Amino acid sequence: MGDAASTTTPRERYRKQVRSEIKERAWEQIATAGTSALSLNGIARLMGLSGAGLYRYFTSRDELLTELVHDAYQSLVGTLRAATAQGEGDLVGLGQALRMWALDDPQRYFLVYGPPVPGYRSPADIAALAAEIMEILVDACADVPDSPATTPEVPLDGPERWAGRTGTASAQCLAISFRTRLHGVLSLELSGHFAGMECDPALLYQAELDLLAAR
Amino acid sequence: MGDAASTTTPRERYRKQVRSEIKERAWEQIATAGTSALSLNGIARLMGLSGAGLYRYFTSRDELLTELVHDAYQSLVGTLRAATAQGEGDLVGLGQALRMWALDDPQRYFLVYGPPVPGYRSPADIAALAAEIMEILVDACADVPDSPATTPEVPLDGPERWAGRTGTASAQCLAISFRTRLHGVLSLELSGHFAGMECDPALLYQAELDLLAAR
DNA sequence: TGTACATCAGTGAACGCGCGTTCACTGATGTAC
DNA sequence: TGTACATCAGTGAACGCGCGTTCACTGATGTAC
Repeated sequence: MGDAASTTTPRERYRKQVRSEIKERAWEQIATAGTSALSLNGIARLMGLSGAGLYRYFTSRDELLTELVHDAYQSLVGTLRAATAQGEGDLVGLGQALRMWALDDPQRYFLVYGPPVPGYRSPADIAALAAEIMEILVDACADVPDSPATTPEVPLDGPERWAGRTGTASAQCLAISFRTRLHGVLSLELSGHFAGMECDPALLYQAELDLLAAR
Repeated sequence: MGDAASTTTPRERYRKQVRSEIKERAWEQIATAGTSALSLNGIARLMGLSGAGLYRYFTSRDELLTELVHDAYQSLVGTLRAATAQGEGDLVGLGQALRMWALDDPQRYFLVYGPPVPGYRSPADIAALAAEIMEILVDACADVPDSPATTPEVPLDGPERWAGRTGTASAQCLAISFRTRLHGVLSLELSGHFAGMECDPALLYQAELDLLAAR
């Protein structure tokens, strides 16, 4: 009825909707009590369902977790792409987008860049998404002129260096420093390790970012 | 019998010994499956005791965890102090000691600098130990001449700046960068996020460290 | 339009498991006279 | 040195809880004729 060329049946639509509500509740659990608190029974309770009912939508807790990790990566890729599309694709713009994304949901950030979830082995396609993020960074780094050594120049070993990826060695080094330096500030901030100090992590983050962009 | 001035009774000695074995097993659990896998029943099983028996030594799981966190901090303080005592108390020496300490037991590192343990509130004396670590770093930073701006200069807010601590603002800034930059490399390394890349985290770590020490 | 059938969302009970914690107890170790 | 008593390490059973997961089922929604 007006929905031209819509091949999705009502049942399919309903399924997608419930699946996404399950994931929403899952993110709430993770945000509240960490990834180890992810529980199918808990989600079911939040949704007013019986625990067994969730197995119509996810075959196991592990499958749900896998999908959450996947979504987290895709969300970050999308965020960085959106920044690029809006002309904010330079290092500073990407750095700010990364910080916003991390503050928006700290546990989601840690799912991507934090300590490994115990007992969880991420599937192969996650590596591709991780590489995609790195590519975006390397591209942005290519536009930064390299001048004084304020950033590490580390010899990349391996035959084709970066597993055959694009970008000069210098751009790759800068991209890696981007990740490690900003992660250093960000993860300590998200973990509350700046609490006692008279140091504003936002300023420190921006300062590190400016140093990277000026190289 | 030869143990002059030993006021510890055999029972006290035995208690200390069992307590420390409990903690050893606890560290094994944490190293194997993360902090959330810490379990009194599990430890008892490893030691061939009944679960209830452990309550002679720790009144709750939380008390055990608190002590582990405390020990982790003290271990790091001790490591940095030992480096200083051996004439390795400059920034490079402290950085290398920190890395060794972290690689020696990654989960112990994350207990100190990682994401907060869900549902756990660290007691007050932990803040003092954290401050002690910072003091050691600031002291080492005082010996570094400040020259070109390869390191962030962030205005420290707060009345007496660093809550009345010693050290110039510049040294404090450098100490913070020490923590964040090295943590960036180290935590990503420990989490396995360098796995896919042709980049040796040890070299990157050393390069960052050299930049900090040369400032 | 109405009837017969297939699909499928969700239920409720059950399984085995491990957890933290309490409690009344046994038996060995240490102390006082 | 020997006996009477107190201390205390460790046991075993039990409590209530929540977890992931399976299974036979009910009842509503969709499809075919």
